[in-house]
Amino acid sequence: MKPAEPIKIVLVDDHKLFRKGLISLIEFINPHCTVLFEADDGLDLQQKINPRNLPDLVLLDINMPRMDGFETLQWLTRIYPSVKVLVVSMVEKEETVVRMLRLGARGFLCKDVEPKELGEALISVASKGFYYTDFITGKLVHSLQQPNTAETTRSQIILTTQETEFLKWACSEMTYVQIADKMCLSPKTIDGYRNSLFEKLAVKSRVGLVLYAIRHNLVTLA
Amino acid sequence: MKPAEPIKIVLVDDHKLFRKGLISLIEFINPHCTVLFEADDGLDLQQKINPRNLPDLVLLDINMPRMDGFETLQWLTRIYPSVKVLVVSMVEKEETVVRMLRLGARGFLCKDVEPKELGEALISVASKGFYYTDFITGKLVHSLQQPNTAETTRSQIILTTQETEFLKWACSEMTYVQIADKMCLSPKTIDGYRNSLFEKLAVKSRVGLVLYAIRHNLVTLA
DNA sequence: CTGTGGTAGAGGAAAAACCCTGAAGTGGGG
DNA sequence: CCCCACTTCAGGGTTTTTCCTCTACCACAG
Repeated sequence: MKPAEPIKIVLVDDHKLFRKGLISLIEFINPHCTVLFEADDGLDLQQKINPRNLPDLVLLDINMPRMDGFETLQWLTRIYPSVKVLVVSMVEKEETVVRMLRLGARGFLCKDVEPKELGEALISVASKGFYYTDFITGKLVHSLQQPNTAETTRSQIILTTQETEFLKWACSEMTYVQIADKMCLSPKTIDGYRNSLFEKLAVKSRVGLVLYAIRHNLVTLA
Repeated sequence: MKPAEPIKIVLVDDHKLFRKGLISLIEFINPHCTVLFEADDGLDLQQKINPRNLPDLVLLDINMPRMDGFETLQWLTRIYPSVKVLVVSMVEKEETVVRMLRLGARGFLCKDVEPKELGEALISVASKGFYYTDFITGKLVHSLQQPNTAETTRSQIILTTQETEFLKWACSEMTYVQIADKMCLSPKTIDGYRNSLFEKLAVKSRVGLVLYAIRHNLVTLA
């Protein structure tokens, strides 16, 4: 690294207190860094980013209102490919990690890592352009070895309009007969949709349907 | 305040990076504070807390594994009533805020407040013993004006250990017979818990149980 | 024109979920 | 000591869910 040029950083996270804390932490563990600005989410970043003073590094959260980490990363790599992105998130699902890496993330940090690791990641991304830990490579290797799980499997799963419609009703206390009534269909047809979903989603019961729908945000829980 | 005695603080949050950031921030905005220790969750706090060197103030998160903010606050107010608790959480649902205040929280901060407000809250709780913003009083007043919603209704609902245990298993694809097996009980006993829960939670089917459990964060969806 | 896939549905059977009533033991509070 | 709440469980019933095979129509691609 060249001590003459500080690492220019931008923070994107919807929790102000976390951002401020992170800034304070970064300045403490690595005074060589300078924070250009902060953003609440992807949209805010798009407005604040200055093409004539681009950051070296963006610390990006995933769960954000309006424009989330996935969209933001896609936009960044398309518009400003030179900007390196280090994902900082509390989720550590394999699927999420792998997806972010595919979209061009230079590293992935969980929100409960040691500050020391954050410092190392900053330096690594700024100098070498990436920061891949065993945690990340582990997830990657595993996802390559098991191309049948979530990521790959789910990309194949395509539900028809009727199936989706039924799935929503299934996440209620209605019986299948009542659902059939609501959808103006024979209970036997509902029977067919259910079996079709059981196979597609690899579940074995109605509870499985409900859990799947909720996990994949196919229904909105009030 | 007495400048001679620093405010002794303990942080309870499952995200290390957030904790470290918060510490760094606190030390910056108020050097008068000293952080005794940090804990990952309520259980960790129980182990680390020292009765001969109690903190003045605990900054407590709500969503935590193992032992969450509600349980932790209950335990703290029962065992160490002198310790003041300031809740720092990202949720800002009225029900949650009101519930924490009822359990004895001295204030409630959302994770996206300004650091300035954090500083004010620290001082206010340490000196006056509380920190109630318009945000909080607003929620309180509203909950008093509408005592018919969740809070009141749910405050009556008390589940036994077994019922809670069963409820968690019910949120899976296991049949009741399999659950009975897991819990080392007769299927008939499970039958009883189910009926008891149906009545307590005002639901009519297993799907209703699942929806209730998820809506009220009684189970953790992976 | 034939195969594939979505839609819609029937009959029948087995399994699971649901709903009663009743009851025995345990442990704490009045 | 009695009542109450929690836990445990049984018998015996109905309803719902689940599973299986099989038919039929329509549209669209090869």
